[in-house]
Amino acid sequence: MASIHEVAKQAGVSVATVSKVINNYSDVSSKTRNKVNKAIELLNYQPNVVARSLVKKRSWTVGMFLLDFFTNPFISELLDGLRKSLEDSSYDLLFLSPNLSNPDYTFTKHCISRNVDGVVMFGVDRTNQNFLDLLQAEMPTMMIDIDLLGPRTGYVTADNRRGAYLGVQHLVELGHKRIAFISGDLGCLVGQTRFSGYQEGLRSNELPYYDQYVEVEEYSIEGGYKAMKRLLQLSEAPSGVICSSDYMATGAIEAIREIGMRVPDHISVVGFDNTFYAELSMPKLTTINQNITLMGMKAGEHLIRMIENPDYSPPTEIVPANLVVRDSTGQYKE
Amino acid sequence: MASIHEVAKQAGVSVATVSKVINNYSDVSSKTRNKVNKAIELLNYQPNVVARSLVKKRSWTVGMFLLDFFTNPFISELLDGLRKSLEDSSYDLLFLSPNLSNPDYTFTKHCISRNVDGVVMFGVDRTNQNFLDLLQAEMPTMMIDIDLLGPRTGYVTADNRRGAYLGVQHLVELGHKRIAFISGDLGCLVGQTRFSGYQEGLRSNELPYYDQYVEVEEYSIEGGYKAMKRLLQLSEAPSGVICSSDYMATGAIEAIREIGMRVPDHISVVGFDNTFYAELSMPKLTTINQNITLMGMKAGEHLIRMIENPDYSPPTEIVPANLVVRDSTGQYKE
DNA sequence: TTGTAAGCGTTATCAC
DNA sequence: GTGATAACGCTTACAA
Repeated sequence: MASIHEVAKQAGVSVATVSKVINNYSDVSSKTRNKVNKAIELLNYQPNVVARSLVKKRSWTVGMFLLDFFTNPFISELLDGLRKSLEDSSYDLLFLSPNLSNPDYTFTKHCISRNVDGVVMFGVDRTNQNFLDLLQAEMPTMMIDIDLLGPRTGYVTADNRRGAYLGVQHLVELGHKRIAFISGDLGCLVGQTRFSGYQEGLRSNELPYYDQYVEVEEYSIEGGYKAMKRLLQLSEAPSGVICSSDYMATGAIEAIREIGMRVPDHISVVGFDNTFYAELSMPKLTTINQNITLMGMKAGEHLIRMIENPDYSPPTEIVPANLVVRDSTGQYKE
Repeated sequence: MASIHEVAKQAGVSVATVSKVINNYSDVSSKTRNKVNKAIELLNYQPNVVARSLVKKRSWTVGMFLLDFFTNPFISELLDGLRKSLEDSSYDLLFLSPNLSNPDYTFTKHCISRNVDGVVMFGVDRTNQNFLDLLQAEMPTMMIDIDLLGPRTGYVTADNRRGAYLGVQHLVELGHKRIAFISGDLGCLVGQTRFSGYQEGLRSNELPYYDQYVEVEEYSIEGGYKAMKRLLQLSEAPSGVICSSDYMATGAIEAIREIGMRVPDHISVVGFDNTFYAELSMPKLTTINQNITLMGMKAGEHLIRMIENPDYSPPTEIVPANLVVRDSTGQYKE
């Protein structure tokens, strides 16, 4: 590929002038500009981003560490949103492969050596040393669902409190009174806020809170299945249950079916996330929509703002959640 | 972050020597090596990949253009495989954001300006100009499901012929005789080979081929639904149907249910792909396993081989397919 | 075994 | 308006 030197030679000007044309400087005559543009066209020239990065100390690249799988629906939706925002700003997205065999490896070093302009992070707990390093290095970072703030660190999360609240409200309106909650890890932001939303929902409907109606499990089909199994053994089993992910809801439904009951005829199940999978499941899941794609977009937008404007103070964005009613919930029948 | 100069100063040697230590040259005394390593440790130094790229003309980066969504299960599984192979070789994966607003934009230019070492491509048809440019530019490229070969271009695909064949065989063994095929675009490699596998399956079981048992549609739920609708209107509707994706199978099942029939009691449905979704669907799908993750891994492995060894001739890798029997197919009953 | 210096393709400063 | 030239952080002849 032609370099700036060849363009300069072809156009009969200096490299400095070519650079000015490329970067739209005003102090270049339209005559020279034309000559240069013609040469660029002719040589099919494209500036070398690597060389540019070296001098500008910017790479127009956002980094990401994927500690989970692309097949995780939450992640793939998030990425679709993130990608959208990056495309709009012409940033490329770099998936950094962690070199775990090297004991000295750190995320921060990797980011710096790659010269990424910013990072999007999620799926690790907030005490992870890699996060704290990044925060300290003042690398522009947007966290997803991790309430960590720093001079160059912001986060986006969903309105999980309200989401859970809406789930309870929905079940109450359908006549349910024994409403259980299958939670993920209560130590994390997401777990905590959903739990408090659940409690608030009960309270505002003057329903009593029972410890045995709360089960903590992994955010998986298996987790939902195990939790529901336990709930079904209660002397007074719940007639409605809020799960903390769509996968959990699927597991719960499986457990319910296994003992010969039907969803939603005997028990109503509410999912969480509204991943694309909620609509493919049978029955289609009533679920709390987190707007995951929007979360990803917002993360990207804020990150780019932070990168391009050092004065932009790291935001806390809480994306609204709403309830999507489908077929896994129904009227309470005794 | 410290540069190589600061390390050199700290260690009391020249930058050339530091470079030699970093790159494991043998002609450096262990004494100097120690000094340098100590300085590296002390300053928490990490070589700048950007600067290195500039001189080496290599970036340890593989590029990708995503023309579809991360939420597409086929794609996310492919990416999980690709990522695995890149991690093993410490390459990072760059998602290139196509700048469609710029009329001069081309994939090739983007790759070159970013100095990516190679590219993985899929999801576009083989006449796409971007592909041909890349091929001509002799950029190491692995195609997925696109049979395009060049001096630096290879591809990986699944054994779709055998896959479709196995699907027919399975239905025949269950006693089915009226077996339909819901195909994707017959102009593409994948569509063609599956179709020929279907025909071969019929032939080797001495079953007649009927044009009206073949429907062409998009690889979506909607597509499967529409195709199945048409098949159900036939005077002699099929008792078994091979779909060209798991999503199509879901759509077909929906259409079957809609007229009050059940899967697999009345009609057996075979999916294609064996994405993670096949197991979540109800009923769980009998499907042809493409080993998508393996395809992704193989693409990555071959690409890296091509990059690191100019003599490695671009491969054609056909990943074996097999049948996974679950609950959407059953014995034929009149 | 070590160091000097040119060069990778840009941008930016400062003369002209 | 335009052009030399140093600099970005590294690798690599080649000289010492």
